[in-house]
Amino acid sequence: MTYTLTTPLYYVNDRAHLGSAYTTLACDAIARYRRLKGESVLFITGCDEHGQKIQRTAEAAGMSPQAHCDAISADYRALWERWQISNDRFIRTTDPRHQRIVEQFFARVEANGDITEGRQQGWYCVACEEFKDDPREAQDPECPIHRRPLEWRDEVNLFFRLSRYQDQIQALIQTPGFIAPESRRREVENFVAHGLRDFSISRVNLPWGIPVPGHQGHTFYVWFDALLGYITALLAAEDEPLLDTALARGWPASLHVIGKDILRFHAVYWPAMLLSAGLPLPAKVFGHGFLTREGQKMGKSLGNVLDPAVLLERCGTDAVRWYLLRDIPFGDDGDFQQQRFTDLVNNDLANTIGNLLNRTSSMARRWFDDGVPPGQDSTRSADSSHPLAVAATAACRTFEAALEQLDFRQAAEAALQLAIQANGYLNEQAPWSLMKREGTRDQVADDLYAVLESARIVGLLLAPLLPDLSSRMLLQLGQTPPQSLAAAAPDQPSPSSWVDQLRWGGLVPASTLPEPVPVMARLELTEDL
RNA sequence: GGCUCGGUAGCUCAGCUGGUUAGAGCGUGGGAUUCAUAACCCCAAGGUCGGGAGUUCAAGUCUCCCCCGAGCCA
Repeated sequence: MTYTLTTPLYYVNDRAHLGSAYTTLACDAIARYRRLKGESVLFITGCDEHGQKIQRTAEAAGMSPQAHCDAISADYRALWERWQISNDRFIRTTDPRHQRIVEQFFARVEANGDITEGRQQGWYCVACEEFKDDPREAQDPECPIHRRPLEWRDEVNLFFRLSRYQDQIQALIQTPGFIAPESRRREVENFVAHGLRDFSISRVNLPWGIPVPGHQGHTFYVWFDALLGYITALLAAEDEPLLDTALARGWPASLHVIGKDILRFHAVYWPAMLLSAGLPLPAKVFGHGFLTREGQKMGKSLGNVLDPAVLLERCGTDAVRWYLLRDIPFGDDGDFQQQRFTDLVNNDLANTIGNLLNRTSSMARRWFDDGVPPGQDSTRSADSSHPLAVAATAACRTFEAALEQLDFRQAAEAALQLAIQANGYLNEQAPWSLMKREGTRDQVADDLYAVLESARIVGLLLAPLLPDLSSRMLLQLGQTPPQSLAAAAPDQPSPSSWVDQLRWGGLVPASTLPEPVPVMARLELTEDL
């Protein structure tokens, strides 16, 4: 059973912003975690490239829509690569294979009697790509979101008979766990309770879209086409673009991670489309919150957008991942504050975790021949009752339970807590004092072994959240990172799985410890990002 | 305008079905220490729990009204 998870397919109207990076990083952590647990994972991201808005943006830039999409989607792809995102697929809705999938899907929906023709008359916002039901006044109505004039449309469109699925959708959103976080469910419930209305799935006179088969002049409405991208993305490189082939690769999705603003599309329209085509439904839709910056909405007009590429370049992947995952409750809105960002990164990663490894490794090397000290058998055994062994076991348990709930904060906190406990233990035992006395060498060996072991486990726990720092820590301990690269062969079970490695006692006494180099540099940001 | 979620120490947040002196981390101040990345460890100050009214022996925790923020629907 494959664990399929998706980011939204990002709209290529503009370049990637921090919000997309946030979503993608979170998904990456989930994907890495599930792979480490030994599950087969299909992590999907990509770009949504059709629609009038794209067409106009491209025109305004003096480009063809295709050239525009090529450029922006290449940006996305490159950005995720630099962020070390471990996605298995990158789908573009302009991929010719996507058209084939959409056609087949549409055929099923149409065969099921869910496509009707209807006249759509009203004010349209191109930025929203939506009809606005009831603009206040007829004179120069504008979109309340975009503050742009609405355009009058009067066209015959194809409609999807959403209304037929009222009961099924209502039941679906009652299913515990389908909409997450729980607090978002009510909003969707109310929307559905007002009665689902059929919605148009085609546009006329819009060349930049996928033609609707058998309906001259119609192209698919962007959302209809975009959502299906999740299915096209399932196709492996060598697969024929057949719907059934794609589905067999990993449908239904286990998780769609999206921003809270597009919950309705994913929790209502999308499941209804799938029901109509007779396909199974995704297990969970998670709507996370938005990021502000220093308390303000980020936007071009305010000139305060935080470019994820710049952020990465200046601060590194570990720092940003840590801040976003550790400090912002996944699901709630969050605020990016530079001071807090550097404080947290320096405190948690450099001072607490990095320095723990550095000081311990340094002592071990000095007094135990550049290697892991020979702790006593009882200290090294997997069922050791050493206080740090107990703490480590508890940390692992909390960590896993938290990630199962997509609670990155709690997971990060669990790893951090172990490092804090190890630092505290070190200060209590004060091996540097013990070493000045006679006959304490065994005690010191035990103490250092236990602290090094704790550091190893912290490093392992961080693997899904901060893959880079994790490997640096493990290398510093003379260990091999659990999976050296994201795309490890899925069918090949690694000799020692992550879960096995998490057991206490993995460090081999007398094995060599490399010369310690700080694994995490402090951030010294002299100017604003 | 309607709906949903949130408003708890300077900052980010915990506070389950109402019940002793409202908690944690960061930041700030002080102490201790030297193995370490001016790091680690310990201690302290800091809150009329957005505002108002009500229910109750008892409310951050329930009810109503208002204010602020975010999202959805208009």
